[in-house]
Formats: sequence, structure tokens, C-alpha cells
Amino acid sequence: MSKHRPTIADIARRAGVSKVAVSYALNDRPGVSPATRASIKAIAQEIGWRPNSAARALTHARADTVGLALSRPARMLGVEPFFMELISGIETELSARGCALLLQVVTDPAQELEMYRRWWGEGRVDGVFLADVRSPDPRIEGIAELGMPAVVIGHPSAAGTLTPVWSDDSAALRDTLTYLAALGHRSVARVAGLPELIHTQLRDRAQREISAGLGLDEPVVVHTDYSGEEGAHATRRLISSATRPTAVIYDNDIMAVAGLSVAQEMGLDVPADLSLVAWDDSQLSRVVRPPLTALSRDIPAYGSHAARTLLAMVADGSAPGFEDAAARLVPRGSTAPPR
Amino acid sequence: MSKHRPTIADIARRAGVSKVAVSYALNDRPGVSPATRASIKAIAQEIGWRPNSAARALTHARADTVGLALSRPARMLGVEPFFMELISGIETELSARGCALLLQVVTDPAQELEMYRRWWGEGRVDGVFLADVRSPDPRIEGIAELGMPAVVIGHPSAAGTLTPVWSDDSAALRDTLTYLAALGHRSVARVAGLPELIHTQLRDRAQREISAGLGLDEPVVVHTDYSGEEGAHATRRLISSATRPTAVIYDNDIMAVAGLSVAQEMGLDVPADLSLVAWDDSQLSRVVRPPLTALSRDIPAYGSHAARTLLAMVADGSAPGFEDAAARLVPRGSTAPPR
DNA sequence: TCACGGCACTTACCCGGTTCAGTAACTCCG
DNA sequence: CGGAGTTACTGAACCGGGTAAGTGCCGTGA
Repeated sequence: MSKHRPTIADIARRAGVSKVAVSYALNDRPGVSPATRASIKAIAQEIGWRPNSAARALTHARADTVGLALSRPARMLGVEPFFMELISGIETELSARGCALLLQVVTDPAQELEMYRRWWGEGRVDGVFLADVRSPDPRIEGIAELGMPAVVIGHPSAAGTLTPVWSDDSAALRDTLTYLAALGHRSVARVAGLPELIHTQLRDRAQREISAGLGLDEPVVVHTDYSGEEGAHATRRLISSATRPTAVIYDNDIMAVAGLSVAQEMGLDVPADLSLVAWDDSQLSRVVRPPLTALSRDIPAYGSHAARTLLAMVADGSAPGFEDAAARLVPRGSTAPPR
Repeated sequence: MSKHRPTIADIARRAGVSKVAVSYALNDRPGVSPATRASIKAIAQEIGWRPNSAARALTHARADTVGLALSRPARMLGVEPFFMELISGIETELSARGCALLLQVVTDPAQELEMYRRWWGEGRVDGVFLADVRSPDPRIEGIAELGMPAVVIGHPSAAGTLTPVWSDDSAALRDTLTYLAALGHRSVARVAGLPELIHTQLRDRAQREISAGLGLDEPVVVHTDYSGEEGAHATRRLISSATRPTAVIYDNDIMAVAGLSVAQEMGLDVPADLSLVAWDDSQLSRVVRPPLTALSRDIPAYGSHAARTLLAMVADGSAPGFEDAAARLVPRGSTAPPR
């Protein structure tokens, strides 16, 4: 028996028709009698025929694949559940539509753009996701120039001419600060992520404005690389500063856990001496003691929305942006009125 | 200017030669003069030509893509740094060779096999990785039947006729148990992962054998789904059992952190009352108090080795298996002699 | 001066599936 | 019973590259 994968020509030979008839039959297009169609389909089934994706891509200029390149170092990616959950949500949507995901981990945004150029030039993808938007971000303009469908996972103000899918961080922050203010906190610091990311900058600004609006102290914001080490270090600095805050918001949960450990090690009682809030919830927030009050979002759903938007863009040439639900504050044991 | 991506025909027209000459020139094959070659390359560069991957795939029957399907639920994947780090290591190797990674998150192993069948049938991938091998695992035989190059990320005894890339868990376990025995522990339990995974079973057996060899008590092993919740629950059970162990090994770090919290909450001092060891090290192990003694591996390197092996299989039809370094025990504050 | 070898390039056809423009045969209707 | 319309199907060409087998031209050596 022959090694090569069956083609429509093989089916045509066995069915005694031309390969065109086979193509029509298998694609449920008119032009073949029901009997012929059935027998062709039966043969295809029997010999295990699958359409060659390259041949298909060649004719309709469709790759049925979208791309995602991530430019954070491996150890950062590993520790943040965010991306894995996002990817898995993206997948859910894509696989339902028979679309594949091409993934690439690169070291910097310039490489990422180069990757996208290559994928697009080679016709490997029909569109891409863009995460971790910076300011300024050459990827935005680069992709717009290519005319490649792209969805920005981030706020519209960062998306340029591309289509954004985002959630309202400032609403989430408002809820959190209002809650902390109601508990009696006046000095709320934040251990933030990478300062060059637009979403960090938006959170920074929102925090200043909302704090001012609520009559809280001007917030101290410490920027980090999202690692536990820097989260711990930042917490140590905040605790030992002259104006020690009574509450700290962390931009991810690994830093919040690190902060909790540091606080306890320095003899502080959480939440009595220091309240902690983690931005983005995961199992981690629930397994430590006290469990962490967290800003919880359905990240897989966020990914699904992004994927749906991108597929719509690929199909129709454009699609409206999508605002996902804001993160929901889940109070747990790490927040309380200050002593 | 025309919308469509440039092809070699466009280059041929502009250079005043046939497209075959262009093909020869761009692929550095003899048959064109240096002058013509240079001018063709210059034109290609200028108009931003890239070889269409579908067309290429069609002629060489090569997709320049390998696949990885993961069948764990989204929330499990997110929380375990292992897979993200593995993927990023795989990527490092692949991208250096211009190969892409097709990723799919599915819900069960049967779906995973179906995915592999489809990818292979459609010519989308040249080979795949297989992770989380079970016993019995229909994927092994299914893939072997297809004749598709595949690397099993796991022990040779689980790989059937496929090529394994693995690390010696039993050596790592021996180091750990020897270390704990030297500290004076006699009762070492383990909070293990999914019991249907072969690698869990191998660890279980190794632990029994090594414990017996060292004269330790017959180990209590509790199986979980790797989640923090189940890790916490298992720890609670172990601590309140009649034969409370003096040390516990956890099959991942999120469970170890959960176990630490539970122990402290139940009034135990770690490490004086209970020593803890985490299998696989991440930032998490270092940010909690006390920091966790861990079995540390270079997971990205593990991924790179797997990728290199798979690429060799694709190129040569077969490749030898590869045994990666065993995990190294990194003692930290969570282990000490029992009270 | 002419056969020969090799260079530089072309023509023809392939990969696997899709599309377009036919072409028989059969049906319907006036 | 002849012409129009429909059905079921086929041949040729195409997508964007790649390969095998030429072809024409040049320089060289006998």
C-alpha cells in the first residue's frame, strides 16, 4: 500500500469520476448527483482523506491560522497564569472554527514585529493578536502598514488604528479604592508592572485620579518587572518608608504573595497592619494565608472574545472593538480596616 | 500599488527573466550568473518578497511546523509554570530553525489524538510532541500508526515505539529521600499528581522502593489533580492522620505553597514540625516564608532538547532518545530535622 | 573550422485542491 | 418535434513555488 497521503485524485480514480466532481462532492456544492456524492464521501471516509491545508491555503489565500507572539522572558511567562489562561481561551474559540494558533515566544517587541512581518509575508497567518502594548509601540504602525488583521489585547487608546479588545481597569481600580477607602484606608500604594506597558500607565493615572477624587493620599507607585523578587523588594521598601501605606495593590498575584510573605516576615499582621489586594486572581490567591482579596476576571473568556473579534476581522475585513467585563473585586482575608 | 503579496513571477517580470531563474537565484542554486542573482535578490528585497509557505509546503511536503496539544483544563495549565516554560524552551530551538509551533489546548487525550490525526492528514505539521502520557495511552499507538514523527516528553517505558526525551525522576527522588533521611526523617509522604499519568506512577513506585531501601516507613501517597485546593486538602488529611508524616514532597509548587499555608494555619511550625519539598522550582518557591526546598530543573532546556530531537526526527526519519539532567535538590528553609 | 563542453537560462510539468467554462444527455413546454 | 433550460459531469487553467529536461550561445582545443 502506498505511503503517501490520499488526495482527491485517488478518490476520483476509485470513484470513476474526475477530481472536479470529487471536489464538488466533498464541499457540498451542487453539480453532482446525490448518489455520486454519497459514494465519493464514502470512499473519502474509507481511505481517510483529509484536505491538504497547504493546497487549500494556496487557492483561497487563507491559512486558517492566527498568530500570537509574546515578548516576555520565559521565567516571567511561566509564573504568570494570565497568558496560559488567555491562550486557552483563545484556543477554545479558534478550535471550534477549525482555526489553528501559531505561537512564538520572542525576546523583544522588535523581534515580535519581525515575526509578524514574516508570518504575514509567508501567508502563514490570517491575522495576529497583539499583547503588552508599549508606548510608543512600533508594532502598531508596523502591522497597520502591512494591512494585516490584528486585535490588540488592551485599551483602545493604545490600539492606534487596530481593533482593541479590553477590559476597564479604571472601573476595577475605582471599586477597589472605594472599598479600601470605606474600610478607612487613606494611604494606598501600588506595586505595579512594567512601566513601559501602556496598561501600567493607564492604571497609574487612574489610581492618581481616583485617589484624589476619594480624598486619599497621593499614591506611591513602585514599578517592577512582575517578578516575585521585585514584588518582595518593593514591599520591603514600602513598609520601611517613612510614609508606610496601610494598603497595597499588586499588579499580579505572584508579587502579592511575595509581598504577603515579606510583610509577615517583617512582623506585620496582614490584614490588621497592612491590607493587600492582588490584581488577577488565581489559585495562588486562595491557597495562601490569609487568602488574598483579588481583582478577578474571567481570563479565558477574555481570550475567547479576542479570538472571536480577530476571526470576524479576518472574515469581514474589519470588526468592532469589544469591551470585556471589568475585573470584579473579591474580598478575602487580606483586607481589613487599618489598625 | 497592488494589494497582493509579491510572488516570484513579479520578480521575474521586473528582472526580465523567467521565474525559474528567480527560484534558482533566491535559493542559492547554480544556474544563474552572479550579476543576475544579485539583481534578482535586490528586487526581492526591495519589494519585500517572502516565499509563500503554502506553496513551499505543497512541493516539498514540508510544513515547517510542529504541533503540541495539551489536554489539561485551562485553570490547571495556567497555574503550573511547567508548560509555559517548556513551550518557551521549545520555541527557542524552533525559531532558530525557522520552524513554527502549532498549539492546541483540548479537553481530553482522545481529542488530542484526533487533533494530531487531523494535523498530520492535512499536512499542517511535520511532527508533534506528546506530553502527560497515561497508561494505557491510545495516543502512542495512534501516532505510531500514522507514521508521524513524535517525541514523547516522558520516560522511555511510557513511550512505546516513539522517541522519548526524559529526565530521571527516580534519581531526583533518591537524592531527596536520602537528604530527608539524613536529617532524621522516617515518615515521608507525598502529595502526588494525577494517578493516571505514567510519570506519577513511576514516581510512586520509585518512592516506595527507595524508601524501603533507606529503611524509611512505607510512604503514604495522596493523588490529586495538581490544584492548590486538592494540595491543601491532602495536606490537611496527612497532618490530621494518626501516622502524621514529618516530611511531605509535593508534585508541583502550587500544592506545596498550599500545603505550607495549611500547615501553618494548623499551628505547625515549618520546618520544625513538618518539612516540605516542592517538585519543580519556580519563583513561587522562593517568595513564600520559609522559602521552599525544591527539586529544580531547567525546564526551558528540557523543552529545547525535546525540540531538537523532534527536528532531527523530521529531518532524518528517526533520532535517538535523550536523557536530560535529573532535577537538582535545592535545600531552602522548608526542610530541617524533625522535632 | 568544427565538434564539444559548460554556462545561463527557458520550457514544461508537478504538488493538491479549486474554479471557470464548457458539453453531453435529459426534461419540459409550446 | 424543436428549442430552451436543467442536471451531471469534464478539461483546462490557476494558486506560488519547485524540479527535470532541454536550448541557445560561448569559448576552447584539435
